[in-house]
Amino acid sequence: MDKRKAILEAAVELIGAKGYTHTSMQQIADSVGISKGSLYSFFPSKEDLIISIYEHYQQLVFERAFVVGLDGNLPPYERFAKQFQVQFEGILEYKSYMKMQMRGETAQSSEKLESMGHRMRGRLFSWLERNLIELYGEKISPYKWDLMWMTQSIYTSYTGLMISSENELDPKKLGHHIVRQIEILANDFLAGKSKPLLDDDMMRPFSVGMDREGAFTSFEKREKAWKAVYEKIHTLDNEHYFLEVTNRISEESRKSKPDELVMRGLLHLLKEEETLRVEAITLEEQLLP
Amino acid sequence: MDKRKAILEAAVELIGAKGYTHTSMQQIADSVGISKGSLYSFFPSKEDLIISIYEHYQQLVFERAFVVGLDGNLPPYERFAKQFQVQFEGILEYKSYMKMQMRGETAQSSEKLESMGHRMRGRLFSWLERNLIELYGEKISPYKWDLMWMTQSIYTSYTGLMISSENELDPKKLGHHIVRQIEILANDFLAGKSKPLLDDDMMRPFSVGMDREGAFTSFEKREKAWKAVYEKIHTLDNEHYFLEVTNRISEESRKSKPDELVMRGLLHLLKEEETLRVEAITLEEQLLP
DNA sequence: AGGTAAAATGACTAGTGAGTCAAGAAGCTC
DNA sequence: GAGCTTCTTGACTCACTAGTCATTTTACCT
Repeated sequence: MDKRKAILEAAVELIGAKGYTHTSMQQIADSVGISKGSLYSFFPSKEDLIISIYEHYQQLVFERAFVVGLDGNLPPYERFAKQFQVQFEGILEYKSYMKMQMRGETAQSSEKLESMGHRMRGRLFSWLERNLIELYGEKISPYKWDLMWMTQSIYTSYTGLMISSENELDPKKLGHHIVRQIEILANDFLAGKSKPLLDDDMMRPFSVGMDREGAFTSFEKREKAWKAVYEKIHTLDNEHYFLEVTNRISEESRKSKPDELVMRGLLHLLKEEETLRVEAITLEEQLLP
Repeated sequence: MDKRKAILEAAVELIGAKGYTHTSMQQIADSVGISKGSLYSFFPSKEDLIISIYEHYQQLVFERAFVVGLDGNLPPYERFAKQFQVQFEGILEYKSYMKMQMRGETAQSSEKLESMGHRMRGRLFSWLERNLIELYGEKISPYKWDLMWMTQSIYTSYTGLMISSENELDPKKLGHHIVRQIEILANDFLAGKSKPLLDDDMMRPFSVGMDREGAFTSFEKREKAWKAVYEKIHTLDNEHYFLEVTNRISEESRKSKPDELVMRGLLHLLKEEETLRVEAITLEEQLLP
């Protein structure tokens, strides 16, 4: 399980630097210090490897922002900015993954990867939508696509700047900056000075994605369940062991088709601990409906 | 010369759809209806082909916007919007080229292509800079990088939307939309309500590009010379012939190392026509310093 | 029609890289 | 340490493609 991670990291590094097509499985194997055959015992194909990379890193970068969104203590504006900040911090942490992501070049139109990108975009948009509505209420709806589109483009381009420039941008400042720009643009729309260009019809490819990922209230509940488990674990004696188990559950759950039996087994390990039982059951309900 | 163009178009189509690495020279040849050997008599290598594609299309899409910038009749705000509009029109016209461009995946770090992209980015930024200063004067300087960066990202992302969505966005509306958004953001900076994040130091990679492409006044002069020639040609009887000659000059001049003798010869053909002589000489001064 | 120059062809070479698998190494059990 | 299983290896196959070049086809001229 450790070597698997080492492979993912080496692959991200190489692919981020040279691109998918110009990185051979041999080079990845060499970089980890194992043989090609061994590599293929972890990942049945190059495509599977890249899919696993996305599965592994996507959440790592983005999910933390969603969790911050649930903190509830901060006022909406601050929370929105904090979420961007956390996301940018994640981006700095996983620079080479982001580099790889931004190259965008992958295997020849993999069904799986496409739907993953789709899901991811949908998630980003539904997150933005929620924040916009929290900030401005339903009256922002007619302008939401334009705002979301511009926000997404500004966000993405600053991400690009961040990972290419050695000169590090401060995530906190950047978070506030972006939210400030959104506010200006939103106010202009609300004042009726700009007309929206985009509508539901035109943005259907993106809203489909938003439905597909599941109503995002359910996503929110899942996040809460995760959070509850992690927080309770921190209060326990053998924190390390339970963290390991929970991380393993998390990993399994992120797979495109998680093994239900493995999940049940792992969750059982959590439920064994009396103090964790309630949280574990809640999590189980979210993960195995 | 016609077949060369056919190859470029077929290649753009295929590469735009499937990517550079997943498009073989054989497929391009088949698509044009010629043999691979023939293909290689036009382009000595795959890399040369892709470079030629960029050389062929880049100006086609962007230079028209620069020319509009010289029209002088429109007030700054309108002109800026019109320039975006013209650019978006170009993008619609050369959709598959833009698709190819946006994929960004090319031969393994070609020296030539990289410097071309660099030049292109620099040109975009210097164009934006000029327009911002025309609109707001020198007082916009401290905020120019943030504005340019956000503008560029919004512009690029709408471009992406345009080429992927069948549902066509109206270039005119889009042009006005973008300029309006720039205005809002600029006014917020000027009112001192937002602080800039980016500075010359951080953006050096981009400003270097701006210097390299040549002081942009000289670029402007060249554009003017072109325009004068084209306009005079429209008043002539055998318009068609002179257009062909001028287009050939334009083509040659866009090559990375234009053949000076060919240029002189072609320009001579223009100078033969008494009414065109002045314009042709001005153009020659710009093209062959 | 015959002859020559130019253009087009596609079989061929050489290199690369994904994926396989028989053989060997390492670990484990009694 | 013998006998077993599991992991690891790297040489090998197979498919693909950039680029070449001897041969054929076409075009043009007399």
